Amino acid sequence: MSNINIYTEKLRESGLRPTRQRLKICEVLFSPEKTFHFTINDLTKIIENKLSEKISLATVYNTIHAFKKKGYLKEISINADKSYFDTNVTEHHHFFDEDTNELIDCSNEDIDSVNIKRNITGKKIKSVEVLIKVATDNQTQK
Amino acid sequence: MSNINIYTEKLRESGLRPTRQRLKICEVLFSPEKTFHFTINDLTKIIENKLSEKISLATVYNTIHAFKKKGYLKEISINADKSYFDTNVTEHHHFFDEDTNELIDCSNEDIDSVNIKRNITGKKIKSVEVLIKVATDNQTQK
DNA sequence: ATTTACATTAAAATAATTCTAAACTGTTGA
DNA sequence: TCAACAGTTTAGAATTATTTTAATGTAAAT
Repeated sequence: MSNINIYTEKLRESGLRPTRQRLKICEVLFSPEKTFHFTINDLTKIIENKLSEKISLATVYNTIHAFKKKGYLKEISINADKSYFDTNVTEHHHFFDEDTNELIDCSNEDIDSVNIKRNITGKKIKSVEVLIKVATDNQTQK
Repeated sequence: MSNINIYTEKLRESGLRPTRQRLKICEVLFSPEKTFHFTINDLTKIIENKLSEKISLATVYNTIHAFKKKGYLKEISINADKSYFDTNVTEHHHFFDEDTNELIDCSNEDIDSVNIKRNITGKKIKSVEVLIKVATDNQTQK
């Protein structure tokens, strides 16, 4: 895992100490080829299963929030009960499958850019995100 | 408050018993001219202040969820920490002011309809909602 | 009026997240 | 190299939001 050097560098650049725990979490989050979505719960389980080492829950929370603040992760709110994080930090839209609770990224080609004809005085648009909820035909809307 | 008869009727129609507590909550939520957004916390405070009667917190939760299930309220997720409910149950978009944590409804004229060029096999689109986060210019994005 | 099923309630339970304070560890610079 | 500092980790306690429980109350059906 020569990635460790890269992560060490990245963390240092952003003023975060490259600790053992943070490097492990980087491995889990940023080594996979594809970006993905996870909950803190998911992540904790992945860590418990894949790593020999145990990381305390408080540290997982701290780290995830530190990474979010630095812009390495994005938080996505779909429903009240679950908070998802996304390793894809570019501005993009989502499908949410209500049957499976699965979150699916939209590529830019999937949706035409949204045309907003109103603006809020004194405010600047920081982000525009579309959430498309889908379900099997017979399903009732949540 | 002749509205009470209307609420009584509506509740009965939807298979909900028109109890004293539910009617009070209806008054608070559905009498105002304009639709509005609230958190459970907000609502509890409004009830405590405006009503002579105290309604237990569990009942407020029960009632709000019952109303949501019946389609009289909509839940809106903006960020993990706060869960908002909306008395406007039509499909519509929102501005979210990151400075004030205020949620602002978009009318249909404010945004052109979103053009989705992809679909998920076997799934039907249940809703399409846009969330536009705004803040004062110098503000960093959340 | 009685019964029955649904509602309300306070209090306890649960779940998610944050705080605390002590122990630990990168990093800096002597 | 090593001491010292500041930032980090940790277990467990605390907090907050929400749900459950079980007893009591009440609307509606008989």
